Amino acid sequence: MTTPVVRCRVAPSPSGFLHIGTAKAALYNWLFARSHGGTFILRLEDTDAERTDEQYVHAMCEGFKWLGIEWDEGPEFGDEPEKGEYGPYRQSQRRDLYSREAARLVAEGKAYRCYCTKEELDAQRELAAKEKRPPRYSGKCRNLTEEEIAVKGDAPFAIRFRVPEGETLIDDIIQGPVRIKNKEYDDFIIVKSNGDAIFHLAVVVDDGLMKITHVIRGDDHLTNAGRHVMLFNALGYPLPQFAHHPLIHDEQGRKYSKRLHGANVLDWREDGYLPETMINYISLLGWTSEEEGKEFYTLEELKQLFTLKRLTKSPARFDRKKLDWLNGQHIRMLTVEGLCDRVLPLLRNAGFAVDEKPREWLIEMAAICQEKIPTLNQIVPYTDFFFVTPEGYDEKGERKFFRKENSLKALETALQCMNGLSEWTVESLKASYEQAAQEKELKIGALVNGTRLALTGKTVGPGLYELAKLLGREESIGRMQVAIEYVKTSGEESS
RNA sequence: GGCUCCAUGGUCAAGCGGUUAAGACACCGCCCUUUCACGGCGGUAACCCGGGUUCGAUUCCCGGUGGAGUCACCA
Repeated sequence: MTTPVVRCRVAPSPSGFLHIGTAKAALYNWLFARSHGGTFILRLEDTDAERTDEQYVHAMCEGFKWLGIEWDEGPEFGDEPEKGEYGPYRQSQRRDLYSREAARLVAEGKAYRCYCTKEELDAQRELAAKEKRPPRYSGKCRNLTEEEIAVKGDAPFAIRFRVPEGETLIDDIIQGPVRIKNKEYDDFIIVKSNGDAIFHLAVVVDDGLMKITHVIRGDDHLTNAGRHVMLFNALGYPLPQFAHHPLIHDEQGRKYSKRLHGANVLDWREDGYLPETMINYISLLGWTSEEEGKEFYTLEELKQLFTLKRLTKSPARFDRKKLDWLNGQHIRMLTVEGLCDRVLPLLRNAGFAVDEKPREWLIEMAAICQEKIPTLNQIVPYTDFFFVTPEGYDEKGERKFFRKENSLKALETALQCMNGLSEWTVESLKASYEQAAQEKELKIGALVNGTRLALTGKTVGPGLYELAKLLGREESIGRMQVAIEYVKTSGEESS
């Protein structure tokens, strides 16, 4: 007895971008392959030429690349050549295979030519809808004789699969056995009149020929699976194992619409989330490990632990709050250098002159924000004051720290502290502030928060001593003086 | 509408005939603290309904309800 090698695949149609749901399917396949020493294949389902575009192909692969999902076999992408022995990996390049297999089915009487026109069919469907009957193919061309076909001459025809009598069993790893009466299926078209294969034929031929052992995909394909099972049997291919996982729902509980922000996985990159967060979070949307209570997973852990047995049957809503939390966890796992590298482009983008700062300084800056920010993008409001002199002060902060009885005293005390320092360090600042607070009978908070407002214009941010240290002595003192002047003058006006 | 799938707190979820029904996020307190955040401690909050089966059902079966998916010469 030999254990068959695991071969699984993700087969997106490149019609836009990498959808979060496609990413989930890809991730599960990939993790499954990795945890079983199997092969993960990327196949592009671009049979419908009208709906594909090279830009879309690129955008989609970009999504995979960002997530770090790498395929063992797949089409050419960017500077990567096509990989694998079972190519080509684009359906548009496999037309001959489909025609050949379709012809075989026709020859064996398992499929037949249908001369009905699209218009005819549409009319029938409309009529059915009007009469509230389920829309079904009439079966008009099912039993055409040789003579009748001969009469048609070279009229265009589609090819329909002759659905057998009975019932089809989909023995699904996740859903369990699912039985569907064959009556529910029309004699569906497998080749269009223009000669192109329809999705159902293409997937089955590809899965068969590529020796796919496990078909893991969203359960929006569950009913399609019945058609596929029939096709596998008709073509004489061994049946793969099916695993239909639930879809990702939006926060309202619906299938995550393409139009929603976040449907594109790259939206999350845009919003400051780490790819490792997305991998972790998406994996959790329908899977749990044996180890109870653990939610934080690295990719390596997932590759080890992932099993189809632990997949959930019910759909999961996408929860932004939890994603934020998880992203914070992953940000904290980064090395400070790593965080710095990831954050630099964002700051540059915001127009800050980061390249004028020494690397060590930038790393320190990243370090004092690491525990604060839930998303990478938050680095901007947390550090903007380093690069831009604050214009004005937070309104609430002003009332709390500039307009109280002791405010001016606190600011002046803080300035004295700064002036009195022989060295400009976190420790010296801290010591000096603490001592002054005691001597002047000021709350340390008043001292610190007033200073924060003066230096940053805000009430929230990194630790004050750390931030002041990085801002530098001269700049800090300058900003204190400006603030003191501001409090004095505007205070006079208002009273 | 037909068919199919699903159903434990607001959300994600353990559970697999007998449990005080885990845990995480969110929320609310408290602690820590220079703010925010992190961290720590504690709290509110759930088995959709009705029938069976059983000594006993969140758990098994049936029905209902609710939600979702799918019904193309799209994939």
